[in-house]
Amino acid sequence: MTAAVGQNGVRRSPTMRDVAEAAGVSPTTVSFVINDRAGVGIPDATRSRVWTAVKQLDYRPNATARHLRTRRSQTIGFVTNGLVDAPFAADLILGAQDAAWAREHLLAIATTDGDPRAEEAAMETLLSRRVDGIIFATSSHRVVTPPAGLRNLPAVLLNCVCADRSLPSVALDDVEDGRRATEVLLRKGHRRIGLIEVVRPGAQPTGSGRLEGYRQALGAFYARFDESLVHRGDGSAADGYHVVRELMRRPQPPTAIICGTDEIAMGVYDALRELRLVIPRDVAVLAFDGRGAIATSLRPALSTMALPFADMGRWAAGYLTDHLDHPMPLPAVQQTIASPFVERASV
Amino acid sequence: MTAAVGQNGVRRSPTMRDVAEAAGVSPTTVSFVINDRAGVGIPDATRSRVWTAVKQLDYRPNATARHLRTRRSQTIGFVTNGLVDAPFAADLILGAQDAAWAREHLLAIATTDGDPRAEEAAMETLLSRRVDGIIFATSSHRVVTPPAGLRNLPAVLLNCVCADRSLPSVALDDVEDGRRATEVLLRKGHRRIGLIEVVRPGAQPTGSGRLEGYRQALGAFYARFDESLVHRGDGSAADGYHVVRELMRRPQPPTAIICGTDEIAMGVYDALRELRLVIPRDVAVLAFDGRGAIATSLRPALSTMALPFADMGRWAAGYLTDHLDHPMPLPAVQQTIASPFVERASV
DNA sequence: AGGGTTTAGTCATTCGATTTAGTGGCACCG
DNA sequence: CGGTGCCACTAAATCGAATGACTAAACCCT
Repeated sequence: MTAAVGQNGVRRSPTMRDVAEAAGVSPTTVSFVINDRAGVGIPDATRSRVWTAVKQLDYRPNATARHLRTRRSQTIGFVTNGLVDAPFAADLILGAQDAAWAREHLLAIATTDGDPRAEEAAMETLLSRRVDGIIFATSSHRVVTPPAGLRNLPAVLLNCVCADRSLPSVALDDVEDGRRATEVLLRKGHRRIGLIEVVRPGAQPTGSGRLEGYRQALGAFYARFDESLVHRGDGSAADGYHVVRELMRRPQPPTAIICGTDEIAMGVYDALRELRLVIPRDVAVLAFDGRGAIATSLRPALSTMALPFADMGRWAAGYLTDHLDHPMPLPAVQQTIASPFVERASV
Repeated sequence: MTAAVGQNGVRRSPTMRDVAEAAGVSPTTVSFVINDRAGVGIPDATRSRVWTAVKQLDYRPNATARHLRTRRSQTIGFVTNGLVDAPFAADLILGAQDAAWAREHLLAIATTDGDPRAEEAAMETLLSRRVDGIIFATSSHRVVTPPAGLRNLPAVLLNCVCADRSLPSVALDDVEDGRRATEVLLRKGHRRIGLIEVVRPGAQPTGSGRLEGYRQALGAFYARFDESLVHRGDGSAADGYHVVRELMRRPQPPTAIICGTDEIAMGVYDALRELRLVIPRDVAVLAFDGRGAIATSLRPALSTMALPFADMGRWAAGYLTDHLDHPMPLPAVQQTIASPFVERASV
């Protein structure tokens, strides 16, 4: 409890030297004891003298000084463009944070709103802080040209890949997701399945990847692919609503619908309700979603493919911390994580 | 581009000394130029020599060394229990991150799942890193007994207050929110207004605060307070659904309903639809919500009181950075931020 | 020319740890 | 009895920047 007092009388946090004096040993010994350094024999009597002094002074090693000496900041940078637009993007951060914290690393987050100049500034700040590695994340799955600085230190791409696949990355397995979502419905006997996907500039892989998986699944079940059942929109509820009204007016309407987002599903539910169609009896609905909030609040509860954003974040931080000592071109693993199917009541 | 080379041939990032040699000046001068130190006269010729060397060597000051010397880590700690349960809690972080970043501070996030031992460990880690200040946040508005460590350095409570109000804090203005939500409906002529609030152990202030505001508003408009129109539940859609079915069966059903969460509103919409009641013609609906995702996806779009979590986070980080140099008991401002009304189509 | 002031810097110390190289003392061995 | 090895430590250098104390040279004024 007794903090050391400087010559000006100001309370100063105790240093290793203070502990050393209190324990009657040298600072070196204190360092050895505190870090439990292997290969140096220090008798238990001395160790406990040191620990007693540590407790008594309420000593806490100064991480900054340690980082300077060891050239390790125990910090990993997290650069990302716009979290604003994507609600689930927060899960990428939370997952990475979780894994980093478990490995005694801090996550230094830098948000850049996508502007290259801001991105440059963010990299500058992180490099200045001598982060041990960097996670570069995007709010939607896409191909990016990451800042050049990433090649000089351990780095992982999160929710994106680079054109030449030269950096390790972790992303959604869109094709697999699309296939598995479709298979869930095919197994229940559905053969005419609507697909309402998000196609925004810059968000290509997800929409088209899932479509590809959708076709593969249909093929595997010898079901006909009908282009007119596929709609590409902006991912909004309004979009889902209008598409379904149009879709169900057809001579041969679909018996199931896959929604690219849970917002789309909300619109789909509204449209089906207005048409007096009962979910899942008349039409089954399946959606991709980030968090369960919407899915569990709909009636009947919405079955979803749960996008594994938190797991992706965890993977990125885990891979990075595991390879901080690896010689520089890191193995460019291209990891994908498929979305688990969460069965509720809409299928 | 030419990085300095150590005696073992390993590429080492350049230091101030390297820059000094390249520019033909002393490290001190480099420091003066880089920090644009006031009061020392250095001619432009020398300055540009230094900057040229900086660019040429791709020099970047080592923040760790600087922090050690200046005893400032330019980092603020963010301690929080469970982000897991509360989706909007992420906005508290994002807001704080935003403000901290703008002021050249890093946010060191420590998640603690509420366990006091984990909380202690989190504090330990942050203090070890010599954070300049700490934000202590909870996922729901409540009264807390914060870790003792908070009294020794600048700290702000976020989304909570301490019993004796001795620490600065920023939180929701529940009473005001409740009053204003009710007034919105009263002004539209509603006099029988249902209130479905969340009452969970530990989340007292919000539910009961809004109820208090609700009563005040009714009083101000000379409307009768009817206890039977108030329901306390768990905040789920199912809760909203069942309450409304029961409520509308009454001889004198409410003409408007206030929902504590947007999930409740989803259940309310479903129940009203089943009862063939049209929103807002037959019944108006108003909810409190974190993000707009659900509100804009409902039909008709849900009018809400938008909970200002990001702003609260921003305020906390802003207040903290503005008071880092303040002598220690910080002015214990108890800031509240009211939720703005976002008019959509349900009222 | 001499004294004072300004200009344009430099030197050496400091922040608080880690780490390399080394040292005094003791036991043991031949 | 001298040498060797081990034990239990310590001294001093180092990480990279910031900074208080100084100083050499130039300039100004009388």
